[in-house]
Amino acid sequence: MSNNAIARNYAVSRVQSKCTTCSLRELCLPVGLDERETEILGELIDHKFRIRRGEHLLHTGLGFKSLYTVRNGFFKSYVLDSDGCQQVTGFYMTGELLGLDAISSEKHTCDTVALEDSEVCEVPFAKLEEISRDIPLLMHHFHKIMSREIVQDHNIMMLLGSRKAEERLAAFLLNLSERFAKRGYSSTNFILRMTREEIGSYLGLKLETVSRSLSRLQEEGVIAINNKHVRLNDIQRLSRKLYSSSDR
Amino acid sequence: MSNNAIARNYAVSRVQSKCTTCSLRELCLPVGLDERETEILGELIDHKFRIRRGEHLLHTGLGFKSLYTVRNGFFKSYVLDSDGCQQVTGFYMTGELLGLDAISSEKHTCDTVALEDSEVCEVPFAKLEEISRDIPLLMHHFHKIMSREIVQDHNIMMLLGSRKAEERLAAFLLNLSERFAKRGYSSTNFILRMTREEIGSYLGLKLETVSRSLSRLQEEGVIAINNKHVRLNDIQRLSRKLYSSSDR
DNA sequence: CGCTCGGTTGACCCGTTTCAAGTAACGTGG
DNA sequence: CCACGTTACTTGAAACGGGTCAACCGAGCG
Repeated sequence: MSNNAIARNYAVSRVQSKCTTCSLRELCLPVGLDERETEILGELIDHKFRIRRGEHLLHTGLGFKSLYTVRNGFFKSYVLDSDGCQQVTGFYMTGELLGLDAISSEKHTCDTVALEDSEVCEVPFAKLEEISRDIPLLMHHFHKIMSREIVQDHNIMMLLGSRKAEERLAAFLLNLSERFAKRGYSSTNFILRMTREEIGSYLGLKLETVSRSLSRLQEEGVIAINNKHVRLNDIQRLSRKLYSSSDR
Repeated sequence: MSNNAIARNYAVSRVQSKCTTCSLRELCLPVGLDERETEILGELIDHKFRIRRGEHLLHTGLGFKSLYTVRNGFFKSYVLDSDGCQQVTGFYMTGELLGLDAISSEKHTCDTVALEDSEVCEVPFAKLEEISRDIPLLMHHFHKIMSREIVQDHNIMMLLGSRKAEERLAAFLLNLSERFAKRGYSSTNFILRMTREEIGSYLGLKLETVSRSLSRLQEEGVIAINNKHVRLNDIQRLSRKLYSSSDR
């Protein structure tokens, strides 16, 4: 099994590599790879980091070497513009890939901070490109991941550009819901790891507006919200919130 | 020169491939490639399309086969959401790559339409991935292009999320200015290919607000605008517009 | 136990949207 | 080439959504 060209080139170790046993295989980079390919990928992920809540994983301006996959936990990325105004560009959960923005300039363009105690796997980018030459599926999947990021950003642009506060919140909650569901958590009952201010920053709203919109959704009975804990009572009705705006 | 492994594999034709003589080499996909590599890339770009102003190059939902590079002309991409509201997601000019959003789902997620008579080169994506296995520089450059798209989207998100109308316009004009400059056109004197409505859609504003903001910038003497023709009189002052907002 | 930080709610204000009217540019067909 | 209709653009006045400021509450942490 290890007796083939690829295995020789990459000197697959006998110790079980981390990826092969990782429960995230199907969410993360190794999607669709076979055992051997996964093992090769696992070889390259040499470091696993533990990041405590509030600590930074990445800083703007930092030289780019690696991508990071969230092994567990929760992150936010944000950009600080010239006058110190912070804008959250994304929230990242288990299996998602951090640092894609840095490939173009070879410097990170966001700060990334853990919103709860978390672990990440470091993926040295040069090595990733190298082995993806031999594992076309990996290369293709990586392209899909980057493309997905672009699509997601377009969706956010859509929200920011033409949706009212309540619609943005609805979209935000539904997006979280889906992502939790995909990870085997409840799609209707979850904890918001971020503050109202961070939600607002992501959605282009002030924290007071976030608070008010959530309150209104609760009054309407569509959601129940208690501090950080949310329950989606009526996903149907929540979804309908998205379809009711003016043109722009 | 054609007598090597790569050339044999890809049967480089003797006819000069389009990329090698293309003036866009350094803006487009072949950045940094040597003659032979460029020729191989050129081999794969088998079709060149002419798109008339107002015609669509891509439709949402269309199956994904190829990327397209703008050879000359000007495009906009937009998404139509559920209730028919149109949001422009980007403007594309010479040398820029269209269709990256479609890689993830294998369907196009935007409509793309020419804002003036244009030409594009079709880049079959499967072939691009294939040859990028043999041309690591091409693969890497492609990753940079995707990453750049992500960074750009983050910048737009920033604008949409926390900037006032006039600041958005200033950022928009400066961005166009830079891109024109990079293509050898005047950075202070150019034609807006898009309507006020399209600018507004891109920037999350109504066309009237775009018009008013442009008028104000003109009153201040920072720009001169006459219909579609813009002149940036004071880039310094225009840049300073970006640094003066509240937090969010 | 008290302090701090995050969250909620109210009142007021401001910027952008909306609605409307009028003008300028453009493309088409005669 | 001109006349026409259409589309794009500008500008004003009024309405409204979200921002701002401020007070208060509640949870979590040291």
